[in-house]
Parts: sequence; C-alpha cells; structure tokens
Amino acid sequence: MIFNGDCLDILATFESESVDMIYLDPPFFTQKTQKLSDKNGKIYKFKDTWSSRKEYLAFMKARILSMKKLLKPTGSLFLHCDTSASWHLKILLDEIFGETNFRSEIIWCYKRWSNSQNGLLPNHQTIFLYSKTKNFKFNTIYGDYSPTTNIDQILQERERDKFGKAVYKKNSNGEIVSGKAKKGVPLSDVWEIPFLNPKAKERTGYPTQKPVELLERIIKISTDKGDLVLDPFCGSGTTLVSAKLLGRKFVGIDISKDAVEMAQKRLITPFKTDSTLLRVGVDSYKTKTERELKILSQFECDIVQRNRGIDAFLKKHYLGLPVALKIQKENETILEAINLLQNAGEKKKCSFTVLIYSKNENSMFLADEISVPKNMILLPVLDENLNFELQKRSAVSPF
Amino acid sequence: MIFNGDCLDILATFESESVDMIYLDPPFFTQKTQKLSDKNGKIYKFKDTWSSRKEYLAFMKARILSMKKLLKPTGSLFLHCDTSASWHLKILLDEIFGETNFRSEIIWCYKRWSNSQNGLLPNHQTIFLYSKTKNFKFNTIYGDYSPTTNIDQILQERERDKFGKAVYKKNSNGEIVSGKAKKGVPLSDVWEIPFLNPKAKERTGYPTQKPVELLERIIKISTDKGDLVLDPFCGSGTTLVSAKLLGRKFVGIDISKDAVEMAQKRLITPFKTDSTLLRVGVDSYKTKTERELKILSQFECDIVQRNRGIDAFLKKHYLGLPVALKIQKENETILEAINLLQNAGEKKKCSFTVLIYSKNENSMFLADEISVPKNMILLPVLDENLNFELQKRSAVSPF
DNA sequence: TATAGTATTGAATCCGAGC
DNA sequence: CGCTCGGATTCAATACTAT
Repeated sequence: MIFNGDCLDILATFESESVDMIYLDPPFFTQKTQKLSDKNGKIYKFKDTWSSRKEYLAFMKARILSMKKLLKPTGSLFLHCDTSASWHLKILLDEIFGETNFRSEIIWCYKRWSNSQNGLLPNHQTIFLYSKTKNFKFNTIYGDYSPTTNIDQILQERERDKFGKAVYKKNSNGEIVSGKAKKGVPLSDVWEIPFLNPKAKERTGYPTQKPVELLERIIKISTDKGDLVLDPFCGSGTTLVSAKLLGRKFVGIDISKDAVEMAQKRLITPFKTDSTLLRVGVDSYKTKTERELKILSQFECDIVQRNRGIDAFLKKHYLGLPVALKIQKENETILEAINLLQNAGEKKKCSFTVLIYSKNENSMFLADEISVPKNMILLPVLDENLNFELQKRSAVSPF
Repeated sequence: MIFNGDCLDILATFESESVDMIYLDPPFFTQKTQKLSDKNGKIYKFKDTWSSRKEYLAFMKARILSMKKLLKPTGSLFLHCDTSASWHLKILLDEIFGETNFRSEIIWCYKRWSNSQNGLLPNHQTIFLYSKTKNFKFNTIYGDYSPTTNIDQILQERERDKFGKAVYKKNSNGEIVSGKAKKGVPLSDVWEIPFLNPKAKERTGYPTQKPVELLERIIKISTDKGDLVLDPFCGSGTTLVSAKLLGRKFVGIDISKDAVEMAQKRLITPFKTDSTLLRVGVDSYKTKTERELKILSQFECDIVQRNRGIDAFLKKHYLGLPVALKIQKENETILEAINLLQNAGEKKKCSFTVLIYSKNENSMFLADEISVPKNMILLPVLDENLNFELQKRSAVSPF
C-alpha cells in the first residue's frame, strides 16, 4: 500500500502500535534540490531547502513523534543519514525515544568512484537504530569466523582455574572437553554493501536510491515474515520492494506523485539485481515438491515433468550424451530408486545418471553395500532430520 | 617531550599557532573507570566518570578551545571518540571550528571478540577531522584499485561526446588513446585497521591503547617530516611513538604520572608490532585454494586454517561432538587423506569425519575397495575434468 | 628454518543473583 | 520490581611450543 501526501497527515490516520519497523531516509537539510533522471530522460527531484535549521527540525520532530506512536512495543526505527550524519537529528531522536533506547550506529560503507583531491573520500553513510522499548525484536544474523581465529576456541569448552585464569576444560582423564556447537559471529554494526552501481538493473533513476541488499538486511534483523514495515519517505520504493521480496507487509508514503507512481510500478515485479526469484522456474512449481525444487535448484539443469525415473537433465552433456538426475522420493527405497533411474536413463540414452539419495539414520552407511551401476553416481542429501545441513550448499562466484 | 598535568594548564604555556596537528583521544564519557594491568601486574587506570554530560562537555570545551589557538593556520585536529558522546562532541567542534572546517568523519572499524546476543556488535569508533582554515595541509594516500574495477577505465583516456556522454577517447584513426598514469584510489574515510590484540607485543597494559598503525595513518595524511604533533591526552604514548617513527616532532601531555612514565619508556625504543596480519594482510591467513573454497562453500561450515588434517568443521555438531571435513589434496592419495583426517579428527574429538575425495577417472570406483574408518563418510567431488558442473550448486531461499 | 598446533586475554556484554 | 554486581561467555590475533 502506498500513499501520496505528507506523511504527517497520513500517519495520523493509522492505528497506534500497529507497525513492527519503520525505516526512514528523510531530507537532510542539504539546502539543495536533489535531482536525477531515468533512462527515458524523465527527471525526478525533491526539494531539500529550508528557511532555517529550526524549521527543518520542527518539521522532523512532528513526524518522528507520530511515527513513534505507531510502533509496537517491540518495534524499532532506522533513520538513514546521507553521508555525514545529521547530529541534530540524532539528538532529536534521543529526546523522542530516550537515550537508553538507542541501539546502534550502523555504518554502511562502500567503494565508489570519485575525484575528491583534497581530503578523504566520503565512502560511508550512517543509520541510527532505536527501539521503542527494551524488549525489542531482533534477529541476529551470524557470519563466518575470521580466518585468524583459533579453531580450538570454537571447539573446546573452557573454565576458570583456581587462580581465575581461563583455561581449556579437561575431564577427569585429562582429556579435552568439547564445547557446544557455536552459531558463528553475530553481525557487526559496520556493513560493507556495494553502492548501487550506475548500471545496476535495479536502478530506477530516482535520486538517493538505496540498494535492496541494504534494506533486506535491515528488514531481516528487525522483523519476521508477515510483520508490517513502514517507510514514510519511501521515494522510489526500495524499502517496499525489499519487504515484498521478504514476505513482509508494507506501507509507503511519499509527498511526490512521481515517486509514488514509480514505487507502484516497481512493486508489480519486485526486482533485486541478481535475483534468485528469476532463477527458480515458474512452470516447475506445479509438479515438484518444494523440497525437490530446492535440491534441483542446486544444479544447472532442466527440470523434467511427469517421468517416474528422471527429475531433471543437466544442461551440459557428458561424452556427447545427456545426464539424468533423480531424487529419491520419500516413499522409495534406495534400491527402487536406483532401478527406476537406471531404466529411465537407458531409455533416454544417458552417459551417466545421478541419484540424489536421502540419507536417513538407518540407511546412512549402507550406501556402499548396495550394488550401484557403473555409470550412476550417488550423491547424498542429508536432510532436515539429520541436522547435518550438508544440503545447504551456497553459490560461489561463477565457475 | 612529555608533560605531566592537566592539559588545560600546560597548553596555556605553549606558543600559539605553533602546532601542525593535534590528535586527542579523551575520555569517552563511558561513566566507568578504565583499568588494566601490564605483565608485571602493575595496574593502570583512569577515571571516566562524570556528574553529568554537561560537566563533561564543559571540560572538553575549555580544552579544545585552547588547542585551537595552538594550531597553525594550515593545521588540523583529530578527535577520537565512540558513540557514548560523539554527537555532542561533534556539535561542540562545529561550534569551535565552524561547520565549514569540518573535513571528515573517519570510521575506524575492526573485528572484535564479544558475545553480544541482542543487537549488533559495536565494531567501530569515530574520528572527527577538522582543519583550522580552508587552506589545510593534506597528503593524499593512494591505494590499489578494487579488483572489480574495469581496467579500461584506468588505462584509456575518456572524453565527452557531443551529447555530453562520457566515452572512451579515440584518435583520428579510430584507435584507443591511452590515458595518463593514474595514482590509484585516494584513501577513503573508512579505515579497517585491526584492534590492538590482547596478546600483541605492542600492548603496554595501559587501558584504551590504540594501534600504532592507526596513528601512523593520521600523522602521514596531515603532516610532513619535521612537523610538530601534539597529543594532549597521550596515555601510553602511541601518538608520540608513531610520530617518532615517522620523523615528526612531538609533544605529549597526560594527567597520570604512570602514563607519562610509560610513554617515556616506550619512546626509548619506539616499537610497532610486526604482525603478519598488518604486514601481508588478512589474505595470508586464507590458505585454501579457490577449488577448495568452492567445495567448502557447499556446506554450512567453519573453515579451519593451519591444520593438515582438517579443512573445516560443520557448524552443527552430531551426537554432541564436532564433525570434521577434509578435501583430498591433489598430491595426496586417498589413503594418505584418510589417515590425516582420521588422526586429526581423533585429536579434535570428532564424532564423525567427512572426506571429500577427488573422483578422477582412474580411481573413481575404487573407493569401496579401501578400508574406511567406521565414523568417516566419503563424498565424491566431481571435478573440472568431468564437465559435470554438479559442483555448481546455488543457494536457494533459506532452508 | 619453516610450519603446524596450542594457550592466552580483553575501552565486551549477557544473565542471573541479591538487594 | 528495578537496580547493581559479578561470574560466565565471547572470538580475534598474537606469542609461544612442538614437530
């Protein structure tokens, strides 16, 4: 839902404590008119000129106050500052939300072309994060350990000795005690996300457009699926596009009719540069299960409908002949699956076939006791039950 | 030269417009007493507790005002702070130096140990750079181009065509015109410099010690050899050590007698940690080949450096114990690989181990003729030679 | 001599105990 | 029920020991 108008008026019509997260990227008292044009030469602009800072701060104060009212007790607000942070706004936020509800100063940094000669290249922007109360919703995202981290730290339990020194824990036999599984390193407040490339497909032509990647991260850490996201200065609608892509409800407001029109257009086919959405075939949704689609999407393949023995063919041939893929169904034994694939593969003149079998606890180590045809390759899918997560195989740079 | 006392008193005795650069790392308004001890158990501390923010800001204002007097017209001031008071200090500096003399908000970011569960890890500090006048001294440092930069941009001359569009310049024969040699990318305002590690030799035991690397960069961009550097809150003397190493004159002031003594001791043999991380960068720790990274990226795992038997651990444990992963190296036989993994896995108390072996055409189907330990799982890697592209497994929506 | 492997420790911060 | 206080947990990066 997008509204055209001054957010002060429109926010007043909403129900209080109904919003989970607010992201705003307001004008920043630059005293300039921001202008940019799209591929067709249409010019988009907005005015950021004010009679005084006092006027500007009064404008912002009224609007932020009504935003706070709309937030649920668990809700949070992200205020995005262009280039050099607006310190006066920071103090305004402290006033409205209380200093104890200040959570983070997020630094968004990127590399960018510029010919600034005398001084440092300004390559970051600041986002202030406030929560309405102490009990705010937060989904930690975990990342990888640094390559310099000592792995024993992660594996071994530790304790304090009688001198209070932290030492590795040993059991009564003097053996090392393994620690619990660790989740990884929590996300830091410095985010390196590429600046929206001038050539990016995602780019609309609207000034100060933000990358979807940035908004996705903000939405992920602060909301769950189905939650409501509000952007009172939505511009070209990046926040709304990201919210839609992530299955959140969203409301946008902008005073510019052009902006609202553009955001509406973008929302028809929400698009993220390098979208995963495009990769998953639309037709295939009907006959394959979600699980099978997940598995098949890990391969470069063409999905086959209505064939009991074959689920897909690899796009590339081997020895001039196709390669068939099959996923062991939940109601098939591995022997049944092998036979089905073998017969179908012969019919289709495959040089090789690949069976993706479900490793469950009973059959886990039986694979090599089974006679497998010479031109069949078995790959395991360790699934949900096993907690191994071997199946989560993420893409790397293009091979 | 180092003075012991309140910098307000001591600054008053200096000649005005005599200093080229001032770096200050004052108390941050953390409302705590910072305490640490050196290797001999000597405790160093300073108080950072105040009756109110007003008191703190008044304290800072008086001192910054007298610092400004001492600066040469070409001089600059770096104020180091964190989120505890940064926006109030920023407004104070705007007041004293004038908003037009604000040059940069430098973000010093780093990785650090912490167990923050509910929110983002605070992994940055802020340094405000102000110049006394418009005509300030600044030495641009140039860095490497980003690996994603199109090399043509650097090598070829560009010009504007008749529509005002930037195009590659061609000569009258239609040949490309080479551009002038470029200096590289000017230094950005986001600096990733490792935090002073608890185990670093450089560490003195004085609390809140900054890395020499950080101060060297500040001194290099703002001063030339022979220039005078002042640090009115010098603490353990990192600024002075860096200035001495770079051939600048220096004056330090600290209210703590202990700090002054330590700084004096450090200056006798100025020392900078010679760490591999600083010398060759984080990449030197990344010892995996591209092929290995591709394979490992298919699993949810933590990559292990510097272990001959183990390349990674699965993030999830199995039977309460870790699961080690190894990729058969190109110069290893499968038996060697099995033995290395088995030994390493035992040492690290793994419940299971996973060996990813290279299926080449010769050894492809030999795997089950080899005796494999009961708790080791063998998975094939179909590699480059096979053109199967099975390895191209891209991520789908979160499982 | 180089490389693999091990032991630390903190401008941190969370959580539960004790007022 | 809101404090503070201390004990437990945390991981990056270094130094040191063993091979």
